[in-house]
Amino acid sequence: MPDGGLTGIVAKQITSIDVANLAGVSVAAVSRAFTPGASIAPETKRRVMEAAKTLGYQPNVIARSLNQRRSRLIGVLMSGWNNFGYVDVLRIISEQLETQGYEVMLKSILDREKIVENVGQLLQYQVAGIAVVSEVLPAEVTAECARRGVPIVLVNRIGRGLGNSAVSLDGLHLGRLIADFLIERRHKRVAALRGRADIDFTSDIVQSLSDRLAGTEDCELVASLTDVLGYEAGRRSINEMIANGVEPDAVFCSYDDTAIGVLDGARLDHGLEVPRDLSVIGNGNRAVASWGSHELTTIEYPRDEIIEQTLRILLARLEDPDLEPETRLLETDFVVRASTR
Amino acid sequence: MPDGGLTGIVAKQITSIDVANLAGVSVAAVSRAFTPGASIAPETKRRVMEAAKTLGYQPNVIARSLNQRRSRLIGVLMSGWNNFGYVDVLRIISEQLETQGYEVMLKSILDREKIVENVGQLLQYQVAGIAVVSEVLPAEVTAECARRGVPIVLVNRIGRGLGNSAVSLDGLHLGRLIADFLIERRHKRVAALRGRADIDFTSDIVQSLSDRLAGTEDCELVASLTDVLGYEAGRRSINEMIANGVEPDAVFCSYDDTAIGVLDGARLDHGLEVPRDLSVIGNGNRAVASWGSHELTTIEYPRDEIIEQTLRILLARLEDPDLEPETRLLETDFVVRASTR
DNA sequence: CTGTTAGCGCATTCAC
DNA sequence: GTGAATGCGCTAACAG
Repeated sequence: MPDGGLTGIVAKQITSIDVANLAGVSVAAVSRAFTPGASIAPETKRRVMEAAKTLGYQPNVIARSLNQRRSRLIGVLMSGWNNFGYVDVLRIISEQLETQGYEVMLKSILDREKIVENVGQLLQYQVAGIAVVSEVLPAEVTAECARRGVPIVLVNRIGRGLGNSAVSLDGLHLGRLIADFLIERRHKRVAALRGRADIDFTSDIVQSLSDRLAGTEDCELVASLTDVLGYEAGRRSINEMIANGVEPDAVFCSYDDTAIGVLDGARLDHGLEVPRDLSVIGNGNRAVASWGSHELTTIEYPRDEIIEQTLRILLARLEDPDLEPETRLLETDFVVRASTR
Repeated sequence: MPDGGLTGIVAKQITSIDVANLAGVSVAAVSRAFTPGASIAPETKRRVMEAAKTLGYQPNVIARSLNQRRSRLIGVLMSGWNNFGYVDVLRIISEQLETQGYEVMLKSILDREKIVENVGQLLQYQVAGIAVVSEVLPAEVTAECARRGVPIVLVNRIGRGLGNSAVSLDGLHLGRLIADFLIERRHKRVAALRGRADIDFTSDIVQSLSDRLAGTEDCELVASLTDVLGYEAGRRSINEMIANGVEPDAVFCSYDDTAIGVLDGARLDHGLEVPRDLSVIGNGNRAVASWGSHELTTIEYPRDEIIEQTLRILLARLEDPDLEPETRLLETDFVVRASTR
């Protein structure tokens, strides 16, 4: 072997000292060359940069973070992986943060019991801030982060009374919108299907939908089911309702996939005609909702606005940790297609 | 204001010195208490942990990384966000790495021109390894990482001759499988639709499919189109083929959504009957493929095996950076449903 | 088993 | 505008 014992010897880390030596300056000069706006002569900077280039030097961000006692890491806690809309939020947030010079440390929320631990690990890495996608944080965690001056923003959840910032949809407003839409089109028997019962947004929808319908003469909420999430669950659910004689003439689903399951269940399993016999409303306006075989009426998810507000709130608190928590509830609207009369 | 000038004062960082003082031990003892397997008396450890708990101490991983000259950060470069299968890969890889004590630094590949820069930023954070989902890296980048002893694994891409490890599907094998499937069912005119032309996996499929069909008497590849990705593109594509008189009796699509677009185009726009007039094959076995209104025959994506091999290759090289790069091509198979005869 | 010491790579004083 | 010195919080090596 030509390279004998050298096999696997990893190149020694190149530090600012190496660059300083080659450029014939001090390490401080190297540091200044890599610090935007630092006080350094153009010629010195040029020589440093040249030396850095020939050596392939990259500043060690870890050392810098330790020294400055702050990092440019943002922790992102992610739930809701089965929702393309939320994954988009993750993607775009990470892309946008990158343009602001931040890096994303991603953590998947496997188990809600472990959130405390998850946040603890993020804090060990001295993250500058935390974004949480579709989950809420225990109050103790929020308090600990506040104590450390690490801002938190919840996305797609509110976390009422927990003391964090949040960006989500206004479920109460949306519930009224759905009620009016159905009443106007002369529906009489409305069913609402959603996933986890503890999600503030969908709870709000069903609550205000229910309230609004209670004020009418002849339109009622005939079913309000939870733990119905996804295509199979939706298809099973409409089958069970029909079998049990519930027979709704309109179904609102908290998720487009569920709604398409209801659509297929009604059509394929019972020969119902949509929307003549049954109107179906989804939520999220995922790509599938627009496909020719579904043509689902659904609720728009204002993704870009959600992201914009999230970043605004987060970045502002990264600048000034003293800002109070802020909750922003966005209004959205229908995308009407062929699944409703 | 009761708290006067103290508003916004952030709690001072709690360090191992604070804990050592409270517990009446040295900082080294604190370090040992938090180092699994370190040589420390149980009683000492107990006192340290107690002090740490009352102070709310968390070790500063940044300082540890600097000291040890290695981090437990893994960079994940992500492309293919529009593919649920690949997003699952991201999710599970991050979850699994976490159980191994690693953290994921996520970077989205916005622009392939910027990959060099992206990897550079990861290296500044002293990542221990890099996983790349559905993209290839320039040879220079691979070389630089090799020089530093930072292992790279490509997922869903091969990157032939670039010197990295990779886990992907065996496209050549799959092309033969598809050819045999179609020949056996007496198809005569096959079309293949895929997205980006430079993806090694789908190129391999079409290549070997084409080769195999060329060896038959009466079955030919009548069209091989690129840049056809997604529902709309698939629907448009089948319309154009029919308008141009190509009239395939079987279409393979590199992506399930594309295939469903073809399905809807054939049925809704041309009144064709599937599979009598046209067989459609997708790829990925996404959830939509199984839905009642589509019933798409497709290629299984062996997600768990992909992830398993990726982690095996990556973790082994994290332990021993001297290991040679390894490429693993997995074989997969059909999920036959109602869209093929 | 434990404490003392040194140093990881950098940014920031402070003199000059 | 520049260099020397200091310390961020921690772990590793050593001596006890």
